[in-house]
Amino acid sequence: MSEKHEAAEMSPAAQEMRARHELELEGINYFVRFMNLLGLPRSVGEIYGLLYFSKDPLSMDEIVKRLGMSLGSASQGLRTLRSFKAIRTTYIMGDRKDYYVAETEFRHLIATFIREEIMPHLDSAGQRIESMEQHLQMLEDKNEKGFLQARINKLSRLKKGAASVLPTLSGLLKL
Amino acid sequence: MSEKHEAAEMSPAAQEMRARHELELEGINYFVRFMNLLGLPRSVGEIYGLLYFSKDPLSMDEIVKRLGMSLGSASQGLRTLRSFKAIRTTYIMGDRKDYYVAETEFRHLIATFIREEIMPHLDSAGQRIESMEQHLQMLEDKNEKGFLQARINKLSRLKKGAASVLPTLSGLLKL
DNA sequence: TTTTATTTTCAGAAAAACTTGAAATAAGTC
DNA sequence: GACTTATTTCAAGTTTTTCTGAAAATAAAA
Repeated sequence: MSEKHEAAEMSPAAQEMRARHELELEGINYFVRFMNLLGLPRSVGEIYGLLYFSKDPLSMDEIVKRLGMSLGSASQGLRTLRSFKAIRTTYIMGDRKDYYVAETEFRHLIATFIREEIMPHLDSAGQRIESMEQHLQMLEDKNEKGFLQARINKLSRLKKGAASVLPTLSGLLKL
Repeated sequence: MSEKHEAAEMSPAAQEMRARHELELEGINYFVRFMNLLGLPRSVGEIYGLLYFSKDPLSMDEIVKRLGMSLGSASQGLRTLRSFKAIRTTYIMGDRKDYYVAETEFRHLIATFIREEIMPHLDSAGQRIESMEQHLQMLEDKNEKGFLQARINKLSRLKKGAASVLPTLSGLLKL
């Protein structure tokens, strides 16, 4: 069994390089999991993690090289991150590549996520509730109708509650 | 083009039956989407939706029949819903089947989801942050170190903020 | 104990999500 | 305009998730 990973056998410089690498891996891993919680693919988490811990703006081909990912994934992942305003583009004079930096204010990121991803669901939920109430009017049996009306009302309250709490949420997270 | 779906050509009884069916479909669809938002499979949403709009407790084989789903999916889906306390079992005398009813207090459901699904992620996030700080100590360059420390601190604040806001959330939703 | 009814498990099938890479498009230079 | 470089698109391939159904396990009744 090779011992080359034992710290004691490495030069200080090698140890430092190794620590830097481990730190980057942990950091990327952190965001892979975070984005996963939001239902976003691994590649998106990797890109954001890399940018979050990078002092300098990175171009797409640097991202591809450092993460060993395809151009297609990188392009698609950067598009997703832009749409959430999780990254920004910086222009570097005399270079025609686009360079990206992470937007580190999570509040914005979360607010955008709620606005663009959750709210549309709540809107269509509202429509579906209305449609249910329409159908409900067709029913004759008072007993059945009352039961279903109560359940639909409960759904409607859930929807209204979510619609009022969620926008508050990003405000609460004053980080 | 067939006109048999035009309301004007149906008897009142047929119209009512149709309305009941449409209502059930909309209701199930509602929960399929809701559960999907929580990252749960379609079958789980279907089962919960069916139970939510059913006045009577349903057995597994009724669920299988009415949703046209396999026994395996139903068994697995019911297990998932039980683990979230989204459904309860009722005993019916002289019948050895288990019967299920929906737990309609969403507050419980959401509280359980946060406790069982989100909090463990926050715990492992905390561990990962500690590990990053360990690695950080190995770095020499003050400038680099400062930059990374600031980023890690920001992550740490996000994690702490989430850990305090999330449990509050289910309380806010007094539905 | 044996039989019968019910539920769970799990290997394989099917479906969905994600990634790849090459071709098409767009943008910048000469 | 022609050439070069950067980015996007998308069909095909890969991986992951979900579903199926029959067999195994469990539980109740006879």
